[in-house]
Amino acid sequence: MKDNVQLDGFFPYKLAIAAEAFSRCLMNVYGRRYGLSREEWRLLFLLAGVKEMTSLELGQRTTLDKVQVSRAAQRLEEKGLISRAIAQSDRRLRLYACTSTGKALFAEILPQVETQASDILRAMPPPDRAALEQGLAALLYAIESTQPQTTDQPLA
Amino acid sequence: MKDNVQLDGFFPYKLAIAAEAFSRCLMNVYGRRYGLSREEWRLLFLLAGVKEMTSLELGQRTTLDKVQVSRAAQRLEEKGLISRAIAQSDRRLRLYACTSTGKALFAEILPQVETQASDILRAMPPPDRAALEQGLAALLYAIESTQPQTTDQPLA
DNA sequence: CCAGATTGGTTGCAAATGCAATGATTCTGG
DNA sequence: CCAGAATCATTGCATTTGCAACCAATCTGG
Repeated sequence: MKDNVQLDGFFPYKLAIAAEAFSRCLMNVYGRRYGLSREEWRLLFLLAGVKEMTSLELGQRTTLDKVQVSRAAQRLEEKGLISRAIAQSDRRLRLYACTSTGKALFAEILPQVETQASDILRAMPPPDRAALEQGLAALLYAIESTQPQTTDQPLA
Repeated sequence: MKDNVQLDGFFPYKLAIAAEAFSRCLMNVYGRRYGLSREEWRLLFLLAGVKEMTSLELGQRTTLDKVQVSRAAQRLEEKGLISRAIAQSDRRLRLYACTSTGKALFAEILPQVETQASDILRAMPPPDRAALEQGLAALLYAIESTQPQTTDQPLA
């Protein structure tokens, strides 16, 4: 019998596990405590720091396809956190902007998320942390250059 | 206004993006071509290399909660890839095992997944790859030691 | 030995998701 | 300038998911 390629040591598995676990920790703050989904949080994150952003750009920068963007934005709008308008330059596109309510909420949540994240990262020896940053950047680049990159399903 | 913590540079974001993109590439082979979900694939992966495994251990090693394990196992059983039995030692537990059909399918899929994965990894400079391995291991350890670890939602 | 607490698995239901189809707007070639 | 192709967003529908309730088996203290 072919030797058991231990799942524990299988790279893709470790990556997925780490990312899921990390994500879950963060979701505990913006999700469990503020009722935002991961997609909503990402959109809010992007929109909070800018006056406005087009739906297309939004999708490209979140690895979310257009349906996900559309629906997450719809929910954020219902909650009064962002506004949605038709872009005058190209009326197929939507122009999203963070409302003051949204910015306020974001300003309230972000520090807590950062705290949670750095609680974990500070538990790592600095060299390991640097290695992770470096390796992650290289991985992102490798995926980008290796994979065909379909029109939807953007990468980053 | 507080400086815009660029999402692109935000560590949790990079981790999530990379993991999602990587996972999607792999899912293209076991998912799109063989109709397995991520959870089914993981269970099959674990079970293929061992005679049998209890539901509890299965859950602990997959970051899947009991509902996910139960449902994924149910689907795998319907497909004839694994068998499910009540554990005689503790009749609350289930004892899963990979059928020969399941092992054959796994043997067919695994090389393809490995190829896809190494296509990406080989595109990385070896030092970066090593850094990623190292950083990832440290991250997993940091999460494990930092986070409370609820009874369900196991980590690894 | 028994009643209540615990642990593990499944199920029901509401919400979320993926995918294909649709509608609206813009672009292209002739 | 116009007809067909292309691009975006949205919607409908079937499937999946998450959460809580539930059932079954085991454990605990008295």
